[in-house]
Amino acid sequence: MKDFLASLVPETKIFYDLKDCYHFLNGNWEPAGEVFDVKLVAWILEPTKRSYSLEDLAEEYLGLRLSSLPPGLGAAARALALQEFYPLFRPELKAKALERLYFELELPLSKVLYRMEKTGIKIDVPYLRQLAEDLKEALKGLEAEIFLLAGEPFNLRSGRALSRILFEKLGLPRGKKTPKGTGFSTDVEVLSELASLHPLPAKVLRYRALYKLLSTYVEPLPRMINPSTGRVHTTFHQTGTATGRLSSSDPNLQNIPVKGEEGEAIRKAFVAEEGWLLLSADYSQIELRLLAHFSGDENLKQAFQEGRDIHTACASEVFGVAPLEVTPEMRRLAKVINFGIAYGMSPYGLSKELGIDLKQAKAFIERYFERYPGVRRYMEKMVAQAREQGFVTTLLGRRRPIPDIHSRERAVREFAERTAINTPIQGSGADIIKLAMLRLDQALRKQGLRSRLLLQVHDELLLEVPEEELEQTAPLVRKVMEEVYPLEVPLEVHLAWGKNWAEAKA
DNA sequence: TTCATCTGCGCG
DNA sequence: AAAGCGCGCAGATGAA
Ligand SMILES: Nc1ccn([C@H]2C[C@H](O)[C@@H](COP(=O)(O)OP(=O)(O)OP(=O)(O)O)O2)c(=O)n1
Ligand SMILES: [Mg+2]
Ligand SMILES: [Mg+2]
Repeated sequence: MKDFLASLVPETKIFYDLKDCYHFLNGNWEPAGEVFDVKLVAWILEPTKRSYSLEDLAEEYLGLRLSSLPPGLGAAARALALQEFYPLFRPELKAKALERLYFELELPLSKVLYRMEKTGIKIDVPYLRQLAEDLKEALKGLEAEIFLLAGEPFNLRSGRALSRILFEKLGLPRGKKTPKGTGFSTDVEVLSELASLHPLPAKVLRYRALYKLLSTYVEPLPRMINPSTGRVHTTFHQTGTATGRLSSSDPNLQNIPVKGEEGEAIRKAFVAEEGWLLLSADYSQIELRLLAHFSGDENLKQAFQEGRDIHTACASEVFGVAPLEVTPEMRRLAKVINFGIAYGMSPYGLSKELGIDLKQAKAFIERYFERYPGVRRYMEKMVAQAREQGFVTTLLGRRRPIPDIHSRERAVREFAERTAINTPIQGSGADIIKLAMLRLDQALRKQGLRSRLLLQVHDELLLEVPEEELEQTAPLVRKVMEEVYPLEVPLEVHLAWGKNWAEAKA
């Protein structure tokens, strides 16, 4: 602490979590001069830490135990400690060439995220209450059927209790162990296998799916409404991931169901204000385009220059139907295959995913790499880069350390290799949409529009738009997102709108 | 009650 | 032995 005064740079304001500060001060305040957000910078410098709490950062970087100070000194000590990070972090930002990422992207983005959180999104509560009743009704019926098939009632949300019924009472074959090896797994993969031997597993799967929707979405969402705004306000975490993506919590609005009728039913509960519309803008095949850009694969590049849809083509091939006959479920599986193979899925994993044998899966993967030879070269290049430099980087220079790339434990090392392959792509996707959010925020303001950003779902932006602004906002959103950072291949955005999030998807 | 860990599963 | 990556949440379980 002795050179505390020397470290105080007059033109620089030092904060810990500026987005939170905006909330405290209600947004009508703007710091002047150079702004240094210790939490945000710590994450940019090293995005793989467990915690970015001031306590943990102070202990690691300053050797200070803030928590063991006498009570009452806490706030003052925190404020003083904060200053100490500047002389440590500021040079490192420059040394790692992360100044522009911080000053021109992440820092201004924090204000945009603040506004999105403050705005919130409207929920149709009576609709959800009805949906809850319907789900409970269906669950009750399923529960009765399950107990009848089991010959006794049991806690069917307990894996252990379910194990006893399936593997001991009914004598069905045990499959794999649970990840920590403490018991036998009853996950969807195992139960699907068992479904051909006994009617019970399928009922349990159906029960689990409906219970998940009820307990995770339909019941909690109305309780999360802020009474003073009548809307749900998520928190976007800007320092929450190792790749550069955002995360969302309390509630998480980045994992709202989308599959099947039930998913659609839940999305109908996210509605626009009267006189407004929800406008969704989702990048088309975003990470495949980034893969084309980074790998330079001629086939992949040409496909995108010709406006083709790789997911649909893959689905058409796998299911042996014409592209026009590809359903949303088929295309969804194709995504898993396309990204799975690109990110290191083994023949074993692919065989499980497609329900084919190992040999066929192996052949499928070989065909994939024959078709897109640049993809394999990209994978090898990222692994080599991680080995040589100890980290990998994204489009805008964001970097993730990959220390385990040198592990002598094969499983650990191979996990690190797949991480090295995935992070530049996933992280660049994050770079692109974050930049688009900034530009869009500016553009909406400049054009004097009331249209506003509500949510970011990794490669999708959800806006709320006054009906009369749709004509102007929709093309603006498309232009900003598609042109935000030109690549070797064009970026395309799928736009959809409606009174609710289900309509704004079609 | 609260907390951590495990399992499972929703989304991108 | 393990065999796409990235998240957050709910319930069960066991301990404080
Ligand atoms: N199983 C999945 C699904 C998605 N993603 C990543 C890669 C996708 O590019 C990105 C965005 O997901 P989308 O569902 O929007 O998929 P795409 O953008 O690829 O396709 P679409 O044209 O349907 O938007 O998330 C992934 O890694 N694994
Ligand atoms: Mg997309
Ligand atoms: Mg998407």
